[in-house]
Amino acid sequence: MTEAQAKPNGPMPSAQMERKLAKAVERAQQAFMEKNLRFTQLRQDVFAEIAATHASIGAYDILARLAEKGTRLAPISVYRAIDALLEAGVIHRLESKNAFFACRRIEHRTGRRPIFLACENCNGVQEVDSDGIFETIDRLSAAASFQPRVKFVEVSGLCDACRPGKD
Amino acid sequence: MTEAQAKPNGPMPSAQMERKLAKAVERAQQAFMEKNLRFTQLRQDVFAEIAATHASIGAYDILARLAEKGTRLAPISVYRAIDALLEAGVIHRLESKNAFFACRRIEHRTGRRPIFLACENCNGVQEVDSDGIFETIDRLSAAASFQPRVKFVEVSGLCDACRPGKD
DNA sequence: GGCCCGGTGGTATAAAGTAACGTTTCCGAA
DNA sequence: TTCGGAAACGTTACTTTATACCACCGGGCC
Ligand SMILES: [Zn+2]
Ligand SMILES: [Zn+2]
Ligand SMILES: [Zn+2]
Ligand SMILES: [Zn+2]
Repeated sequence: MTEAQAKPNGPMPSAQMERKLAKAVERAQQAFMEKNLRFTQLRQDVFAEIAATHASIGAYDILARLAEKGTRLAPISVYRAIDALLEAGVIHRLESKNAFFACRRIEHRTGRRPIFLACENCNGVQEVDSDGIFETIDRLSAAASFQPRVKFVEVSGLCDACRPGKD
Repeated sequence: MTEAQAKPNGPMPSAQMERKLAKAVERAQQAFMEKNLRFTQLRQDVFAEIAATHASIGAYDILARLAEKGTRLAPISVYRAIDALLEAGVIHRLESKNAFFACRRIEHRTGRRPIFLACENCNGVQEVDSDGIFETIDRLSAAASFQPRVKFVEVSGLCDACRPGKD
């Protein structure tokens, strides 16, 4: 997962990106406040790094990028920050890739669960409404006398921009 | 994942277990033949170890168990065998636990995809029919202009035998 | 024979994640 | 305002999971 992203998510002026990032950080701060969790400097730095990619990113990539900017950390520090961000609901974990990405749907913080569409080429992730999938899972679990705790639905493939036949 | 399994999947006479295992190995061999793949000794050994657990098991656990029996291998050898077994469709990979288990539904080898219910206590895995979930995923993907390639639906929780309130 | 190719062995290393333990920082109660 | 406990953080070392690289072997084929 060391390879660079294939596409930097289209052309976007740096200034605009900075503003978007700042907004995302602000929303994250809001989420932490609402849950009575502390949005410390470390957590903010880690979140900003994740949000800045607009894609999924591994813990050690975060580590490397922060190191480039002068913040040298131990892996465990990044993982602790990630745990807090997950708890606050401002990032999600992509199980099939051992990577993380910033949540862009505020309703996910209040229990609503999406499914993830992860592009194998650009690492971008779309979160789409599950349209009853999780209810079906609950029903199937009950039929199997299984008590579900954590559910995940992830799809790996190609996003619209990365499809062959579009250059 | 070093801890022993909580329950050895109920009482079953050793002789009967051996017979079941032999049958499973035979079915695996059949699957390899049908796909024109070689069911080598190493692959057979690795498969037998996975099938013998009746649960999910990590690559390094397989390694350790084979070592106990005198077959000392490098990790890469086990992973190569696992790759072949996955390709033949006789085992599945549990993404959320980085573990593998033997498939017990022959129809999974012909494209039909199940969902996995993985017990957090005994590591047992049930494969249940997806009841339209994958079709829903296809529909949602299409709506998002996403081209799906691999889909993961996994549930982590407690199986019937491991539920609290049943001793 | 010489060649290719899939499978294997061996060594080394990458990538992902955690344990243990002590110190600092924060925040609320006295 | 000071104190005490909990949460956050730093440091070190370690475990677990997975792959790169290269050599070799053995069977089919020319
Ligand atoms: Zn989200
Ligand atoms: Zn893409
Ligand atoms: Zn199966
Ligand atoms: Zn169980």
